[in-house]
Amino acid sequence: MMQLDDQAYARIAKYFQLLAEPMRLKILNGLRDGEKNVSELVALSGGTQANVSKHLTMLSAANLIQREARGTKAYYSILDPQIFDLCALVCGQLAMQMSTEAAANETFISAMKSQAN
Amino acid sequence: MMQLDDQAYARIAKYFQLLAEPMRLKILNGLRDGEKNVSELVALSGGTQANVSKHLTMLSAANLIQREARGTKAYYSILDPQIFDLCALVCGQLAMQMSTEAAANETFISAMKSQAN
DNA sequence: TTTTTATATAACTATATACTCATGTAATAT
DNA sequence: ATATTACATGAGTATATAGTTATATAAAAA
Repeated sequence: MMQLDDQAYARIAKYFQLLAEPMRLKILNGLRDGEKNVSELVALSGGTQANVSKHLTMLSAANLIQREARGTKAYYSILDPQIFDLCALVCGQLAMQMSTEAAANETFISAMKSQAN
Repeated sequence: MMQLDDQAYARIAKYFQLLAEPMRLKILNGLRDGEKNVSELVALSGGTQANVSKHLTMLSAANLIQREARGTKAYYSILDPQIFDLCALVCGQLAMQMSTEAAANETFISAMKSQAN
């Protein structure tokens, strides 16, 4: 078992914390196919300008995304596409859980049906 | 860009949330090499019994770990080892960030040194 | 049966954080 | 110069969550 000190756990936890928010996930997913400015992300996410801007500042401070000001606009882009691998893993995990649940439900349902006969 | 509905983002976020806590990461890491009972995890993590127990209940409810009662003891074990892939990815990411910072510091330091000449 | 051991949980507190509203700031347009 | 557009940020609020303390529960031991 790998030994990690408390500071390491804290750092890893903080990283996961960034991904533990629906709006931030939405924003990151919005940046998947390339840079977008704040207005575009606001439209895409359905959030308010202030809130989206805050999340962008957070993600930027953590170096998950990059900011580039052009004129009055600010364009953000993904810094390390590996975050999508993380999300893919979680999605796969959840998909598996859901299909397991679905299978359990099917079993349950057919059990109910046979009871009804 | 993959389209996800709000519920999907919420589920993914909740999953990351489970990993966004140092004590839970410690517990999961403690279970890496096989099942352990609560007392062992309490000793290993340095947390209180009540707190460790709560985290175990959470992880168990989310199907990240599995509980098996034996006598008066409760043994927990990892359900899907893929979580460690997630952690490994994050660790890699952070390691890279830190080395980048270290490199930046070196650049900064040598710049300072050359200034001093 | 009573006590002890191992674990779970309820009640409470403190802290973090997501959100909104209002306002600040900086670049462009008029 | 003034107005407008695009974005960032401070203040305040509401909610979620980690932690503690005390207690409940259940199996095993005495």
